[in-house]
Amino acid sequence: MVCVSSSTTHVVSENNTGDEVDTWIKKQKDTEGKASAHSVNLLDISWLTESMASGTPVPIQDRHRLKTSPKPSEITPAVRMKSYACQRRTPLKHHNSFLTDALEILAQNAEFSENEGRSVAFRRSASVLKALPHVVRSMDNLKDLPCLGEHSLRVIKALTNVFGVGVRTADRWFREGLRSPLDLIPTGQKLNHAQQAVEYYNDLNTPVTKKEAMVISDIVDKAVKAVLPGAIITLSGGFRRGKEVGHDVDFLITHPEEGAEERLMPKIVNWLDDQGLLLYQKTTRNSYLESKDGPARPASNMDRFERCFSIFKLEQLDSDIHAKASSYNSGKTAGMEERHTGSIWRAVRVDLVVSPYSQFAFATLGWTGSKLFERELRRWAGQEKGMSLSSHALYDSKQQRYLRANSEEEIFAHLGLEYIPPSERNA
DNA sequence: CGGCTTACG
DNA sequence: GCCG
DNA sequence: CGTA
Repeated sequence: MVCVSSSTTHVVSENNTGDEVDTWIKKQKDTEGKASAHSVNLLDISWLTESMASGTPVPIQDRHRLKTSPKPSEITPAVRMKSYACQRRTPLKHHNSFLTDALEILAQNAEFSENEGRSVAFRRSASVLKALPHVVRSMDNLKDLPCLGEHSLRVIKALTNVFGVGVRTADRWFREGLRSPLDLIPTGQKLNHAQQAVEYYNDLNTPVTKKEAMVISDIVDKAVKAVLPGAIITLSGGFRRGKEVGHDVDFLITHPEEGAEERLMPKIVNWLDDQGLLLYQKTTRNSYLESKDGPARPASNMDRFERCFSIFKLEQLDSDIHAKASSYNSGKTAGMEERHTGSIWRAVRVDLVVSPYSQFAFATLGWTGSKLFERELRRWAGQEKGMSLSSHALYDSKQQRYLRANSEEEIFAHLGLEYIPPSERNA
C-alpha cells in the first residue's frame, strides 16, 4: 500500500519493485501535475519499521531505498567498471582527488607497516575512483564498483557529506593527519641509500617540471646521437603519461639495427660525464644466457638491456632561478658554487634505459607506468591469461613460448586487452 | 584463507 | 583490504 | 636489502 500527494516526500512499499512504484507515481503525477518521482524517496518497508522502533524517522540509508533500474543517462556508467586497472582508462586529472588522496595515504601507511597486500588494496580502491567519469556525490555512485570493500567505503563515506554526518568525521580525519599527502612523507626521514646523493637531498625532493624534463631530453638526445647516430630516444615514465611534474625523468634508448645498441650505455655516460653534466651515475649491464623454461628469459641469446641511474647537474632556467635562490638560503649545497662560478644548477634524477630493438615495445610499456598500472597488467597476465609479463618479454606458459611484439598495441592484443594510451595509464 | 608485478644489483 |  |  502506498500513498502520495503533492506534499509527499517519502513513499514506502513492501511488495512492489522500485520500477513498479516509479511507474505508479508517474501516473499520479500526470493526473495531479505535481510531485515527480525524483523528488520523493522510494523506500523499503525496513525504513518504516526502523523509524517506528526508534520513535523518530531514521536517516535514510542506501539499504532503505527501493531499487529502480536507472536510466542510461544517470548513475550507471555506459560501461561497467572493470576490476583490473589495465582494463580501463585512468586519466591524470580526474574528479575525485579528495578521496583518492586520502585512500593513497592509507596505502602509504600500510606500506610503512610492511603490509604490502593491504597497501595495494587501498591503491586499487583509489584507482577505481580515478576512473570514474564524475564526482562521487553519494554512496549510490559506488554501487557495484570493484575493489571497494567495507573499509574503503567507510572511509569514503566519512569524507563525503552525503547524510550531513560526514562533515564532522571528515574533520576528524583531517585533524588526525589526513591533511595532505605531503604531511606523511617527512615521518620516515630515513635517508638510507646512495649516500653520495645525500647532499642533493633537497633538490631530489623538489619536483622536476616538464620544462626541465624537455631540457634534459635535448641533452640526452644530443649525447645519444653523438655516440650512435640513428638511435631512437623516447621520453617515458610519468612525463609520457602527461604529467606536468615528476620525481625523475626516464628515457628509453634503442636502435633499429638489432645489436647496434650493444655496450651503448657506457658511451652515453662517458659523453655526458665529459661535458660535466653528471653528478652521479651507476650503470648496470645485464648480459645473461637464455634459459629454456623460465619465463624470466627472452628468446634472444643475449639480453643487452642496460640501465643507468644517474643524477644530472642541470643548469637552471633563467626564469626559475629566483625561486631556486631562496630555497638555497637555508641550505649549504650547490648554491654556494653559484657565487664563484656564476652558474646556478640543480640536481635531477634521470633514469636511462638501453633496450634491444626486439624488446623495445616491452621496455616502453614497462617503463611508462604508472606503478599500479604495471602491477595490474602483470597480475592480469598471470592470473587471467596464464602469461608472464616483464619489461623484457611476454611468456605464454600454456604455449611454452615467448610472444613477439613490435608495439605496445600488439602487447595489449596478446593480453586480450583493449589498448590504453599512455595518458590513460595513470592508475 | 592465500595472494597481492617482475626483475635487477 | 579485497578477491577468488 | 635496495632500485624501477
